This record gives sequence, structure tokens and C-alpha cells, in this order.
Amino acid sequence: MKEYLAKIESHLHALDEKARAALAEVTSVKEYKKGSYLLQQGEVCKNSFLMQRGVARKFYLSDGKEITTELFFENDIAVSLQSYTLQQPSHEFVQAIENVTASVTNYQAFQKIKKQHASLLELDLMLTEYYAMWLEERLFRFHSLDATQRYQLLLKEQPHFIQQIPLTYLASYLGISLETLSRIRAKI
Amino acid sequence: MKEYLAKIESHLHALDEKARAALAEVTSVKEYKKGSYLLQQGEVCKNSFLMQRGVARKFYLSDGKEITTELFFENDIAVSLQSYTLQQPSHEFVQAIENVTASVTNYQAFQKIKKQHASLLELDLMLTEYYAMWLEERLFRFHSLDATQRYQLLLKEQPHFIQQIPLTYLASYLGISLETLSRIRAKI
DNA sequence: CTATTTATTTGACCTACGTCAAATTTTACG
DNA sequence: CGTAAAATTTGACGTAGGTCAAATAAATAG
Repeated sequence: MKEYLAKIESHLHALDEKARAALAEVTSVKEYKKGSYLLQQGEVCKNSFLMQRGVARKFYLSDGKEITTELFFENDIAVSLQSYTLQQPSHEFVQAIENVTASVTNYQAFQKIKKQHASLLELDLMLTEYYAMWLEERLFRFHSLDATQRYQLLLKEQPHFIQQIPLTYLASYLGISLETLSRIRAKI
Repeated sequence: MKEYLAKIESHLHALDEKARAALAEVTSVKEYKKGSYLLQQGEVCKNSFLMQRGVARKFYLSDGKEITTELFFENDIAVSLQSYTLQQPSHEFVQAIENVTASVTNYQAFQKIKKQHASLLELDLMLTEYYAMWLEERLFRFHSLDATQRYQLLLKEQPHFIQQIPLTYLASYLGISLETLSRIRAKI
């Protein structure tokens, strides 16, 4: 699955000049202060955010509790897929955990240039496939691994998570309570 | 999200003659007996299966236990996404629960015609987006609903599941044990 | 029909993890 | 710095849902 990222990367580098220019045209760089929102619940996700710097998270509210569903680092693309794809109000928030610099691409504009550049359409497909595989993997982990195993795996794969992400977000990302995560860490 | 299915449907109907012909060319109808496998673990998923008739399920083995991750009915597309996308050996099985008739489309051939018909590429993207949204929804349910709520929701949305699917598969699809599902049903 | 397998229910018990509450540590800021 | 606020740890206890085992019930074969 990691190798698919490499494939996407190389597809990106192989984009022809015109496609690249078209993409640049509909994209602009923006800054978000720590704690601010790239997307709010109820708002339509009109942009995708290619993270250039900083960390963000996606979460929704369930019973007033924040459930963090994704963490975004450099080169990740932050969107609420459902809101973005359907252009409907989002259930999710996207929030900067640290100051964020992102390449912001407008949905409508991107839709338009995908019609003109099949290579961008291909890129979009690859990214979506990758995200779907990532979701499958996440589902697998919830199903088949216990809290400790999930934590250890995350630790192994993404050691930087632990440095930069407050425990609260980490715990909810792992689908466990704050207290349980603390105990797991004490144990290991 | 349901409305996106309608959009896909209408995109499908609006396909130009050539794209439609190209698709037909790389597709053939096949039959699978109840209990037989459309895809085995270890095998590369070289085809997608558009279900025309019958029911199938996708599952993997965890500790020798079968975890059912998806159920396929008429008009669903059965694949192992990871194996299909990466063209690598599958972790998952796809098995006919009842006799199945499916439109079988070859991966390589489809890749080729997507290059010639942007409308097919668009179709592929829409299907993948839909699947990703479906996975997000599934994840949400595991996270935020308890066993009873998950069962009731499934019951409401897909009443035919209950008729046609053995309890074992249903339980594992819902992420609960056979016994718990039985107790839930007794209770309601 | 009867027998044998297979699916479902029921019961007893267990455990991973949640919740609530208090203690402690760390961080941020006047 | 010192103090308030936020984050993390620790403890006590509850519970949803798992596991194992046995009892029925339903399906299928002979």
C-alpha cells in the first residue's frame, strides 16, 4: 500500500505542463493558526487542503464527544470526503492542531480542469483509491486488533504521532478512552 | 449518499456508444455455484464482478476466524480493492453465498479502455468515492453505535439481509459474536 | 420419515475497556 | 517565577459483549 503512494508521487511528477499549470491556477497557499478550523461542521467542504506544514485533524461530534478520525501531516490531503464529493454540509470538522500551511484547491475549479486533463482525473482516482484502502486497513485494525496492538502498531508506523499529538486526540483516533491509552503507555 | 448512487446510475446511462461498446468487449457473464469462490486469498484480484443475481460476501481470516466485511447483492460490485488496485495477492476471499451470476470485467483490459474513454475513468472514480464513503459510514457505526443499534440500523436499511444471510455472516459483518446477535434478536 | 448435520438459542462466567473521580504532572501566562 | 489551567496518571468499579458449553431447532440427506 505504501508503494501506491510512490506511484501517486511519480504520477504527480509526470504531469504534463498544461495540467500542472491548470492545477496551479486553481490552487492557492493559505495559513491557518493553531486551533482554527479549515472546515466546520455544517459548512460545505468547497476545498481540498494539501498540507505543506503543520498538523491537522478531522473529527466529528458524537454525544458531544469529539471523535478524531484522521490526522493530517505534510503531504496529506485534508478533506471531508462526503461533504466534498456530495457538496453537502459536513458532519465533520477539520482543525489545525498546529499552525498549518496548506495548498488550497477549489472543488468546482478542480472538477472543471479534470474534464480537460485526464491525468488529473487519474490522479484523483488514485488518491481516492488510496484513501479507500487506508479506510479498509483502519477498519481491519478496529476489528481484529485490541487497544494495545493498535497503539503499538501506530507507534511503530508513525513514531512522530506521539510527539506532536495530544493524548486526547490520539486516544480517540485509536478508538479508546484517554485513561486506557494512558494505562497502555504505562504498561509498555 | 444514496443520491450518489443515482448519480452513478445516470452517468452509466449517459455513457456514449463507444465507451459502452468498449466496456462490453472486456466483460463477460459468468456463473458461480453457491459456496464457490470468486476470489481466493493469495490470488490476485484480476477481475471486478458486477453482481447480476445472487448474493456473495467478502471475508478474511483472523486467527482462523472468518470476518465478513462486505455483502454483495444485485448491482453491487464485488472486488478486493487492495488486491485489485495494487494487483497483488489478496488477503480476502469473495464467496458466493447463493448461486451467483456476475458480469466479470478484467482489470488490465479495463485499465486500457479507461485511457481511451474519460467517461469510464469518471465512472471508476465515482464508484471508488462511493465505496470510500461507505467505508467511512461503516467506521462511524463501529465507533459510535453499540451492537444493538448497528443491528437495528441494518435491519431498517436492508431488511432483505436478514432473510438471505446466515446469522454467522451477519454477526461477523456487524462485528459481534453469533451469540450476542441471537440475544439481540430475542430482545427486540 | 428418520438420522445426521448445521444453525440458533440459552446459560454461566469472564475480560477488556469504559466511566467517574481524585491525584499529580505539565504547560501557559500574568 | 508562581499560579491557574490543561494534560496525564492512577484507582475503584461497572458493563457490554466475548467465550465456552450445552440444549434446541431447523435443514438436508439417505
